[in-house]
Amino acid sequence: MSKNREIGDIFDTMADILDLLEDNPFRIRAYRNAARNIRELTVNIEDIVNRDELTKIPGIGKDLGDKISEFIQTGKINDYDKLKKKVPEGLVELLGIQGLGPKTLSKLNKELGIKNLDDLERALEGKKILTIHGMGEKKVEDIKRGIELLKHSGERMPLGIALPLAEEIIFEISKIPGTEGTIAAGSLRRMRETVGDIDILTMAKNGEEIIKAFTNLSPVKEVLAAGDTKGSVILENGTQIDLRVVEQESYGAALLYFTGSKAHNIKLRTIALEKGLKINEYGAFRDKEKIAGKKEEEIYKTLELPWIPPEIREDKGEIEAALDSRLPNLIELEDIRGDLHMHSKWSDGKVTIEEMAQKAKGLGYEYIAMTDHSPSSRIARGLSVERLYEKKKEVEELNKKIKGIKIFMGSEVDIKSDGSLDYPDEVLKDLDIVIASVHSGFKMDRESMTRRIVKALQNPFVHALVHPTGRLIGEREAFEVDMDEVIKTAKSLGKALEVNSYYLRLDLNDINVRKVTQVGVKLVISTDAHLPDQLGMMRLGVSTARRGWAEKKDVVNAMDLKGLSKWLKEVRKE
DNA sequence: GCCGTTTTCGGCCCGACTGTTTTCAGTCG
Repeated sequence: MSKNREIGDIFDTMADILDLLEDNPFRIRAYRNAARNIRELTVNIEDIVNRDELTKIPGIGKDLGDKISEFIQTGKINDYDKLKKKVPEGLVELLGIQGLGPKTLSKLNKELGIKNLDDLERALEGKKILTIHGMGEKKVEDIKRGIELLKHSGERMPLGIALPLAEEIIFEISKIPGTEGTIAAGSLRRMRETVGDIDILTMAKNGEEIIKAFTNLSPVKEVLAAGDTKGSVILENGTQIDLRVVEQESYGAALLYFTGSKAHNIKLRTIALEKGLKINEYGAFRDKEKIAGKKEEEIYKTLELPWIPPEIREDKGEIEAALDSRLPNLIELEDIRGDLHMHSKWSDGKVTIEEMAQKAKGLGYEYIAMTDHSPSSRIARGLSVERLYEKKKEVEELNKKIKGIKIFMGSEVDIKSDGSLDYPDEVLKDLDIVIASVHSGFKMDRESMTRRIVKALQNPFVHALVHPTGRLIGEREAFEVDMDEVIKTAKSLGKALEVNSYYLRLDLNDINVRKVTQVGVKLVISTDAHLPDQLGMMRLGVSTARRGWAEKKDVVNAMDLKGLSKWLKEVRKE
C-alpha cells in the first residue's frame, strides 16, 4: 500500500475517533479533507516530504504536515497512537453502519458500555436500549437494518456494472408520468471507477407521486426513505438508489449539487459567498432573489466560471483552471478512431478476427489492431511463432476482403520476469503493432518490477505498455512499480501508456492518467475486448482518461488512420 | 486544524428526511 493511502487512512480514522469524542467538527473536517487530498495526490508523499513542501498541499498546515513527516520518518504517528487508546477499537468500525452516527454511538458506549458489533447486536435485542434518550422502537429497527446492510453490501460497485444498471432504472423512471430529464448524478455522472450508490435526478411537479411510483418499481426490495422530493430504496441485488425530484426552475442547481463532488461544491459555495451570493440545490441567490437555477451553466456563470465537465469536478485544480480560462478540452468518445487492443479466437477471444472487425466498423472505427497473446500466456492460448505467422496471413487476406476498416497485425506480448519479451526481435519487427504487458510474477519487489518494465519499453519494437499496473478493481492490487520512472521512460522514447477500458481494469487509473498528461506522454485508450460487445467498454476508458484531464492530442488512437500509421513507424525509428 | 484583497483570529456549505421531539437533534449526502 502506498504511503499516500496509509496516511489518508490514518487521518480518516483519526477523524472518526475525534467524531466519537465529540471534538470540534471543523477540526474533524480538516482531518478528512487532508486525508482525501493526500490519497488523491499524483505524486508520492515521500517526495513531497523530501522537498519540504508538505504545506503546499491544500488542507495541510504545520500540524498535519509534522504528523506526515513523523510517519515517513518513524513509521508511526504518536498522536494517532494516543487517540486510539481513547476509544475501544471496535467502536470506530461501527460508524460504518448506516443510520448510526458518532453522537448515538458515543452515547451507547458511555451508557451501555457498548464496545463492538457483538455488544451492539446484543443490546439491540434487549429493552434497556430504549431507555436511552432519543432511542425508540423504530430507531432500533433502523440500526438493525443498517447492520444487515453493512454485512451484505460490502464493496463499492465497479462503474461498468453500475452504469448499465443505472440506465435501466432511469428508463423505468422516465416511464413514470410527469417526469422529464431523468439523469444519473453523483459519482456515476463523474464516472468514478467505483460507485457506492446510484443517484438519480428527475424533473417533475408532483414530487410526492413520483417518489411513490419510484418506491413501487419492481426491482425495489426495501424503502429507506420517501419524502416529497427525495426517495431512497434498496434493490433486490443490494444496490441503493436515491431519487431526487425537482422543479424545472431548479433543475440545473440540483444537478450541479447532486453531481458533486462534495469538495467541488464546497469550493463553489465558498466562491459564491465571497461574491455575496448563496448557492444551494434550488439555485443561486443574491439576498432573497434567485438569479440562476435552470441550468448548470447559469450557476457557473454567476461565479464567472465556464461550465466544468462532471468528470473533473473533484476540486483538484479544475476551479482554478476555469478561473484562468485554461480548462482542458477533454477527449470525447467520438474522438476515438480505432481500438488497438483486442483478442480473437486465435488466442482467448471468443470470435473470429472478421467478426471483431465488422463490429468495430459498425462503431465507425477506421482501424483496429488484433493483439492476441504470446506463447507464455498458456491459459490464454498464446500463439507460437508459427501460428503467429499463420494469423498474419489471415489478417492480410481480411484487409483485402473487408473495406472501410484497416486491421493492424499485432500482438500483446508478455513481458518476462527479466524484462525480455516473449517473441524475438526478428519476429516483433514483422508486426504492425506490439503492445507489451505483465501477466505473471506480480509479487516482484518495486525495483525489479520497475527495471523489468523499463527494459520492455526500451525494446525498439514495442509501441505501448498495456494495463500498466496490473490491478483488478476489487480483486487484485496494482503491483509495486515506480510509475514516475515508467512515465519518464515512455516520454523519452515517445511510447504510449494504455488506459485499459475493461471495467475491472481501468488501468491506468484516473490519478495515473493525470500524471501522464501533465508531462505530455501519449495515451492509448483500448478495450482489451474478447467479445464484439466488449468493444463498447471504450466509454469507460474514455471517461477514465477524462478524469485524468486527457485531451484529444494526448491520445494516439484519436488520430486518423494516416496519423496513426505514421506514429507506429516513428516510434520504431527513435 | 486550516486559511486569508474584510489576513494571524474568527470563520469554516447547506438542506432533506426521520424519529422522538413539543421545537429539534442526528444522520446523510
